[in-house]
Amino acid sequence: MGLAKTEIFTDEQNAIAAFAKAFAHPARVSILQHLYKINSCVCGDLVEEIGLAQPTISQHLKELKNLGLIKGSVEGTSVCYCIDTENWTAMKNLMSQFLDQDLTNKQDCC
Amino acid sequence: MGLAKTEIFTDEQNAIAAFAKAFAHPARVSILQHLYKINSCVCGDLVEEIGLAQPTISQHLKELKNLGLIKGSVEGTSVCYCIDTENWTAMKNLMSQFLDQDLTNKQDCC
DNA sequence: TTATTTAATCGTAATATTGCAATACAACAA
DNA sequence: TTGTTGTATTGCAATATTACGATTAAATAA
Repeated sequence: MGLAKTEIFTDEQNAIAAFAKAFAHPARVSILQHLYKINSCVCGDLVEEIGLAQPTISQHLKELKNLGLIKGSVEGTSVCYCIDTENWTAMKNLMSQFLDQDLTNKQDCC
Repeated sequence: MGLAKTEIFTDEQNAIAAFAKAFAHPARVSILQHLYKINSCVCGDLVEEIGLAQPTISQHLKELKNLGLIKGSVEGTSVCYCIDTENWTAMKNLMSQFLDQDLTNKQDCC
């Protein structure tokens, strides 16, 4: 069908999946890494930096903004984007909880 | 087009995206959480546990196995699955590196 | 051998994602 | 006003994903 049956899963499971989906495309990974590296707003140069067409980048930015991972503000003719640190930290805590499930007393049995 | 332009991104960016894609569906998150909780092989009861049809679960398991995050071994008529701890740790390190980019001297500027 | 049980695979329908050309919009400059 | 610049939106084509019924395959039981 193409549509996930979100109603049979917990809010946490759906939230983890939603954040993971944000990272499930290398262009969005690249955008986020660039925003980190620059450590400030990025105005416009993402298109040249990434190498995809402007509408494509704009679409990826929109998805990241809808999830709250980045913020954008208009600066004259251009728009500046940066990481939303508060939401990023919240996302990171959720993902870490999932990734760091205790492995100490776990052993492969297959 | 529906196909990601993986060739313009680094191996690391593509790897992060590939692992993230594994977590980008709540059913796979649920499967992995269950494998963790049980802390041993799981033979068969995933279908009742999750609430999706058997072919659907089988498909999700296949994706996780292809990525190396879980292992499966035949036990009589059934198949047992568990986390591949070695690969999981490697994946976790890669994802952590991405998620934990330094936020200390970063401040929202938008 | 013929069931039975369990999981994988096939085939297909519905929906989602990716990418971009064309266009629209918004802010500023002349 | 009319450009110009930078970004968002629209529309669409190509591909991917999700889900499951039907079937197949493999191991065991009778």
